[in-house]
Amino acid sequence: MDLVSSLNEQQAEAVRTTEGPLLILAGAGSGKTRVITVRIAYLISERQVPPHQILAVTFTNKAAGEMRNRVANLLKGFQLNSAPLLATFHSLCVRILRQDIEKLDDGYTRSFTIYDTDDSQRVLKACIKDLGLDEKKIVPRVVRSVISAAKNRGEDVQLFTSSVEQTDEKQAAYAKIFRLYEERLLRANALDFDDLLIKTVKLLRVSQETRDKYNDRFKYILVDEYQDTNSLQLALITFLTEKQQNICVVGDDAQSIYGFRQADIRNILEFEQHFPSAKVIKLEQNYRSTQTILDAADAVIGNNLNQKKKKLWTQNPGGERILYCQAVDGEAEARFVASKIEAHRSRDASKRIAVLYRTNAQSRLFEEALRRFRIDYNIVGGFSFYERAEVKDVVAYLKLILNPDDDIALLRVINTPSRGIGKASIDELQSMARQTNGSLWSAIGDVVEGRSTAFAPRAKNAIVAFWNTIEKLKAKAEGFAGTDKPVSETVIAAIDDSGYSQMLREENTDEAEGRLENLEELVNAAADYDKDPEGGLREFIDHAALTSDTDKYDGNAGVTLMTIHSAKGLEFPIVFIVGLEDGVFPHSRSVNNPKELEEERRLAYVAITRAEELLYITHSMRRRFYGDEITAEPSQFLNELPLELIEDLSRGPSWLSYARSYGMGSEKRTPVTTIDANVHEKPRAVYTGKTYNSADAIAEFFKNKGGRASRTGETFSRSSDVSRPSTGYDRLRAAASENARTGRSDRDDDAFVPGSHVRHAKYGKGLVLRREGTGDNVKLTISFPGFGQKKLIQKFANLERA
DNA sequence: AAGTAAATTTTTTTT
DNA sequence: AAATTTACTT
Repeated sequence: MDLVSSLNEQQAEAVRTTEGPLLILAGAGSGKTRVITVRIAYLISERQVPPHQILAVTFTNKAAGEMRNRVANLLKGFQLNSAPLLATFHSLCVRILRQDIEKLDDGYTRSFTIYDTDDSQRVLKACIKDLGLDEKKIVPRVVRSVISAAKNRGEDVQLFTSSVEQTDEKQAAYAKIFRLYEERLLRANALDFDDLLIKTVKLLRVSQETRDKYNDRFKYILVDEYQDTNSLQLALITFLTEKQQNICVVGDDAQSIYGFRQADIRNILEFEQHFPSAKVIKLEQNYRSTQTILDAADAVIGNNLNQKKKKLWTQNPGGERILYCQAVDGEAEARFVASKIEAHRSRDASKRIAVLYRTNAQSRLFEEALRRFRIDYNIVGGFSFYERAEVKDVVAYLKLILNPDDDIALLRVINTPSRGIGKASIDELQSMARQTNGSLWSAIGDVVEGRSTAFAPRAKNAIVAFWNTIEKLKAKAEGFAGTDKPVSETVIAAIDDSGYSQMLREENTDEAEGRLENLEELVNAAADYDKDPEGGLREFIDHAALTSDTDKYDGNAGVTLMTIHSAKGLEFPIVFIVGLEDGVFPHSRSVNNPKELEEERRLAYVAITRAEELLYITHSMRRRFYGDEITAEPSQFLNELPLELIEDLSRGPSWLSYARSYGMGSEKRTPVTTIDANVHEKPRAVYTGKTYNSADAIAEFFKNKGGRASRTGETFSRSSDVSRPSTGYDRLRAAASENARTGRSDRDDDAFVPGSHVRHAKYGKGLVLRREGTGDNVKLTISFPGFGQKKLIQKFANLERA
């Protein structure tokens, strides 16, 4: 078998370069996964590397599973006596910690519990309450993200506390909560997601013995999606590869979309500094998409200032134009998408289709429309199976079997199903636990053994009954060990003996019926661990904690709905990118931060490059938001697409027809200078997507206006001849805003108050959103259709009422 | 203590 | 608009 013969020159080189540090810069669709899997197979079959010495790290279980399958396929017919380890960062850490965490000697034991985001947040909520802080001002969710960010920067409590501005009341409170949170986690023998990495890195740092052990175990290490690694992950890799330096990382800086999780794009940009003597191989031939799709992706990403230059090319045909639709509202957008999907499916049902959106909340409308069209779909994300209340409840019983000190698990189920232990009893137990600095379970033990007089007979009986339930469950689980169904029988016992199934049956509703079915699913999932010699109850629970919803993506599904983040690494013949609206995509929380806006743009790049043959983009003019309907403006990313690549399927006039008559029309009369002509070879309309949203930039622009025309000034100074858009789009917009707008226009020409409509020489008509400052310093935030939000100084902006 | 009504919050993105 | 949390009632 010749593994490398099917690869192009660069790919083959990447496979053959097995020794020393190697960075593979792999553009979208350049056969990255193929290179990784062939490389693993090559190491085993050509270089006689024992499989267990190979470690490949990914971010999702799904990616790991996919690689496992492909490697198995490549090595079919080989007799192997071990397997390469294909793991996520988190599952790798759990593996290491389950063996060696006690070497840290910091109180944690090998039977530690994993707390997911929800569990962490519950702990934090309790911490905030117990510290007597105002829950209105200190939001658990925010505290969690602050602490998580600190942890991912590599800061512990001490470091965080000293780095915090002590005079800042909130920051000081966060530090206090952080400290208490860590204490509570330790007492419960629990680690949160971030701790899994932190503890592993710490272990490798302090224990030469452990470091040697894993260096000797893993002689060849591969890391996928390297652009998404953070400093902790870099530290982990650095320690693991200390001896051999056989580290191969694969990534694409243009697809870095996890900055919010502290992913540091510098890891990939500075790989050669971190690993001297590193070799770099670029994969630039795209095998996935049509030229049209690549041109569109390239044009959008070209607006980012921070990027490594690379030129993706393809031998694929040009393909069809990008299909575009502007809908009147979210429902119409979903209807358009569903009807197009229906048409495609009836023509050729083998073509997989994806609907990609920025936020999970957008899925609902598309689900409803697809159901109405009777189209089967698969949805990824949102509410994960393991996040369902009934599943988490039963898993909590299982967690208590292995670690009764897990307070969060205990609180979850102490009165579910209700067994007469109410708020008052729980409060009492918690104060007992606080006094002895023990867990709730130890407090319950005190009650059972009569060391507490705080409870009335009825309450005491209820607590004893709960204690009995858990103790019996523990005994039963031990009894199942050694049988042929240790895990699934234990799960069944947890469901039945806890009274949970009885509770659901008595409810006698369709909803309860569905919950029972979910629990049956849980038993099925557990059964997989019965067969596996390496799988026990512990592994099953870990799996439940570390399995994201992205992992259950069904690669064979005809229609899949998911966020763009979840879609990374996937490809589809037909892709719909929906909700291309200002504030939705790019997200409103990112528009005012240039760094985050660039990340949004990379997200757009990822979305576009998922498409193989056909790409649809849609947006709607109105959208429901927190219950009320608002006017939605076209995304600035639309302006960054080459208009000639787009075909308009909108009913009636649209942003595109508006943009065309405006941009193309003026182009005929005067050649248009593009702002970043070096990036785009083709002449483009004045819609360069360049934003002038800082006060300085605006002032600069208007200064240029009167004098010598600079390149940017030139683009702008021509705008007077297009200041009266008379297209249908304008009328359409006017009609729409008539109904939609909540503000009022002012009778005074000078008062551009929020809600009023204005006209700007360059941007045309817009809606005033915010007004700040007084006198000459009045700044207005205005949303312009097709340009997004702009912050303008009223004095310079030369606005008219519209 | 449990069920219901009222009030409040929620929309980034994920291991 | 929907979901979650809190606050009243029995």
